[in-house]
Amino acid sequence: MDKIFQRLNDAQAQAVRQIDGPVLILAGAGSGKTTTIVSRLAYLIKEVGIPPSNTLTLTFTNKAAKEMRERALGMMEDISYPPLLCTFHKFGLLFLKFHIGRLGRENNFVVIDTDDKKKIIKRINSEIPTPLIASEISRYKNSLMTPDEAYKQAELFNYKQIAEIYAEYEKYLLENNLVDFDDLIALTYRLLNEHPDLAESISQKYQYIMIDEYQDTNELQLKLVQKLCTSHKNICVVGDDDQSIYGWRGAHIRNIMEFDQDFMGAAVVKLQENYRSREPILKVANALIEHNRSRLGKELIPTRGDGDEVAILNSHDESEEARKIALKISQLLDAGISPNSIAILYRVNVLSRSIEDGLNRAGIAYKLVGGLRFYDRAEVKDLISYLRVITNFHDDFSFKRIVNKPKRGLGKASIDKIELAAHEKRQSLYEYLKEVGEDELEELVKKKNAKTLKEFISNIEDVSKIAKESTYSFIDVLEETFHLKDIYKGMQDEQEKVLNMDEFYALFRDFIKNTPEASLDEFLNELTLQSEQDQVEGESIYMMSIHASKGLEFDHIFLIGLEEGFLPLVGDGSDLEEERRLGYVAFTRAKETLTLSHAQSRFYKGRRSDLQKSRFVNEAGLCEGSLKVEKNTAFKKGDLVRHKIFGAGRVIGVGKSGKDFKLNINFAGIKREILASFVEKL
DNA sequence: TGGACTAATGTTTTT
DNA sequence: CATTAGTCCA
Repeated sequence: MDKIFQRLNDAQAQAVRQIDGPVLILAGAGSGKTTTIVSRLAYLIKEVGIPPSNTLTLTFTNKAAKEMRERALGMMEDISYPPLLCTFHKFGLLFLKFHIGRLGRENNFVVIDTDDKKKIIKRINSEIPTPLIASEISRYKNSLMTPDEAYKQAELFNYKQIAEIYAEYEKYLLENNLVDFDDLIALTYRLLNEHPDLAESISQKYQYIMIDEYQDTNELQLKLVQKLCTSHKNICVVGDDDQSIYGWRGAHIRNIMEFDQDFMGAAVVKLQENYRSREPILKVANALIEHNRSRLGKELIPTRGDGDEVAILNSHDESEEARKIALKISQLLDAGISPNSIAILYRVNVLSRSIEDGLNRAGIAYKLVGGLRFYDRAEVKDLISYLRVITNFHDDFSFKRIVNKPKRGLGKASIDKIELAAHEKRQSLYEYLKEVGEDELEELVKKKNAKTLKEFISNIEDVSKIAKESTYSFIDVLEETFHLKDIYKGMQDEQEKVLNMDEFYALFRDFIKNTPEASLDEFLNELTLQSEQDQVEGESIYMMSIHASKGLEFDHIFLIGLEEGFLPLVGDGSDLEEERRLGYVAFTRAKETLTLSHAQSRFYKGRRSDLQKSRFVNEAGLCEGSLKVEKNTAFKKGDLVRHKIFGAGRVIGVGKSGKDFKLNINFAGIKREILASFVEKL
């Protein structure tokens, strides 16, 4: 008991003890959110005696789930089986594996990723831009709209067309037994909604539910959560309205704002004590976020004591900015500070370029976070496509991706012909090619290509047999049979690609070793849900977007591009309050020092434009005057100062006016009262 | 089939 | 500027 509570402050302890009924834990940045969730879980299981299998904890990212799982298990070594702690999507996957039968579908479905989705759409439609359709379909699914309903409510012709594409897309998924990311949630909800007995039993099973990062949930996720709470109201959500930065992709900040209306009688616990940042950083963060109107209202209370003032760098352009930052970082590194305690943040990824130049020139190693993800790399996707074809002969997309990799002289023309023929026979490409006679095939394509195709199919057949017998050695056979590493032969980044392929092979072996009974398609579904591997800890500083920095912390933060147009970023659909929250998230990543940088001009989108310092700098209480006042023992009687209009003068008295100092100044015999922020010291 | 050239177009990103 | 998607010809 003591073990759980000895590390918690009063608010955290209250949040842990409050187990019955709806609870909203408003956890400020750096307030020990994860500790609280994990402690609450340990309390439920070890003290209250709730069986682990009756709890459910949902997160958004695998990384968060993993961290929590590890910490939770660390707090309860002696339990028989672990509590379910996973992402929303993983939960959906598990649920569908058990219950998708009620929708008349087989449970050997395959989860497709965004890339596959786009390819399917592209095949159906050629006029409307694929990304638009993809996001519209996602929107429809998240508002539980069927293609028919989407068609009915569409007013513009374009949207009627999109609804039709949506219908065909759904048909395709059904025919091939595929499921996209949105389906994992939407179908789960549908099942629970259409089958009250299911909702009843699942909510009986999961008596105590916790949701992390609740400010990032969307409308559908709220509905799903409500279904999970059919027979009880033991729902505890944890989040921070001030850190809601995913509105643009459907996160519904109102879910956290109006939690008490969705779940009547909710208890609210605010975690406001901050264990991360020095006082000046929190002061600035608090001042900034206070300018938002729609917020529940909370403040970060410092516990780590005073520290360096927040610094501002003002540069002429981006190259000067880069030089200044490189210099500052060199100084930190020279002082023996560890590189990976330093991060440079920006709102827009392109801003990293100039900084990269500066760092390269200064010989500072850096790591760019959030580039292309491991599983999104072409070479890894190629391997995955091979595996997919091997497990699922119906997967035409993967088939087309690999049929000419390595190059076998099979171009679009030949494949198109085969596709047409296969379609007529209502067969997948693979099935068609397997069953078609060689003579018939030679009528379609060149003799040489026919031979190549037949050989390709028989190779897949062989490898597939081996996959069923011995998963472990199969990956070597795959490489030997198809010479996959040759795909990138002669390319300039061949080495890197081969390295990634080897890493993938290693990952595969690892998976098989850990779960020998797992099948290939289980491996693939797991992969689709997996995001970036944990970054390898290296000896370099980090650079990333503000979005990518959420949830992380660094001793020293450099936030660049604090200019109107960049932060706040303006564009259509931009939301000033969300931009401000982004500023707040960026500020609160810093533990020891925070440096804000703005430039008077930047080269962007092929042109140089003049820029104004971001309003957020002033809102954070960092107008130039206030900086002086802060540091200021500076203004005292007898100091020489200069005023923009009145010119030089001498201070003859110092008084206080609000946050600023009121100076009595003698300008060439004329005495005036001037606020300190309007003069500079000579 | 695939390399080379041209035109358009620019947030933030997880599953 | 830099990336990407689409088009054209050897």
